[in-house]
Amino acid sequence: MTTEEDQGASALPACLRELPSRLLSQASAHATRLVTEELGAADAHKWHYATLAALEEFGPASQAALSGRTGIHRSDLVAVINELAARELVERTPDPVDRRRNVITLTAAGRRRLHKLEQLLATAQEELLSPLSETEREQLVGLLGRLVAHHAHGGPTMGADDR
Amino acid sequence: MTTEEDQGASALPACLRELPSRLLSQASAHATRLVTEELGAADAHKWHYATLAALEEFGPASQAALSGRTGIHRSDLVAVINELAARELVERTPDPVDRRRNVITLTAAGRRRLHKLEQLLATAQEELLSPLSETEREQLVGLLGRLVAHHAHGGPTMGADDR
DNA sequence: CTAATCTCAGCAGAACTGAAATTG
DNA sequence: CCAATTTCAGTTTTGCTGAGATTA
Repeated sequence: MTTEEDQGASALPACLRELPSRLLSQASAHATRLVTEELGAADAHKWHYATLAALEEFGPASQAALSGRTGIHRSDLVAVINELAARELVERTPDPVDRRRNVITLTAAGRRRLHKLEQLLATAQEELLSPLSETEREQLVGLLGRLVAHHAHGGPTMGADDR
Repeated sequence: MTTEEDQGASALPACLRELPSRLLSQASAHATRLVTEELGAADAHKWHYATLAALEEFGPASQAALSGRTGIHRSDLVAVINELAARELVERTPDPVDRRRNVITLTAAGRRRLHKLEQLLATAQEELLSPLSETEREQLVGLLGRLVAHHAHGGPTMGADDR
């Protein structure tokens, strides 16, 4: 009675397994899972990292600017800043120059936290790329970078949407 | 000052742009968009293709078997089969051997439809990979294939997490 | 009685929309 | 009056869970 319920990626038809778009999708899913697991173990998620990283690289910024720099939707950023501020990893203060804005500033604890998350992310990347040699990793990153760059700014159809 | 959403990928911090996991994520998002657009123009989506392709490659099957072969959740497959059956691209008949099951069969129209969708998908892959040479495409597919193969054998209860 | 199959109703989370409140 | 910013409430989409009905 037991049907071939044994599962596994190899159960998929060849035409599905070999489609580049599907390979990308699956590889991306694994990457997301690894990153989410690593960060989750430290009670963080990718948006925490993105926000802290943008603050370290560009300095204090309004939420609108952060939204543009991280790709996090203006609406969801509110919750992210709430969480970071609750742990005193960032400070949210009204902008004296334009009082519609908040200025978000990285604290010392936030910078330490960022470095911790960078470490966890590096672990996830290492796990993700573990089957590849150093040369192959560079190849992959190069090829992906070209794909993303090509489609990021006005592809064949139109564009300017990247998310 | 800025328009609401002017973010190109280049607005992102370097640490985010260069992360392999993020590159995968973005490349995958572009791939998904291209595929969805192509198939959407023909009023189809990826599950339709996956189902028709699995039926052509493995022949008639129960919904449970199809679910295993396509990665479509048993619950969502019901709706997919409904849609395909409504257009007479597949036939759903009770299995005379085990009456708990339905046997799903590809019709002649379904096979024609599959070939149409294959064509649209090929177009999407071509757009997706357009910045790469033939050799580079093979490299990319090879590298992605190894990543996916490596991570497909380890997760707990794995299997249906990909698409 | 237990297990597999199909089906449906609803949940969970992630990204987005719309609008109110405030300020420029 | 119009535009930008922050915030919140609610919608949409997507994959999944749980349970009921049927049959083995």
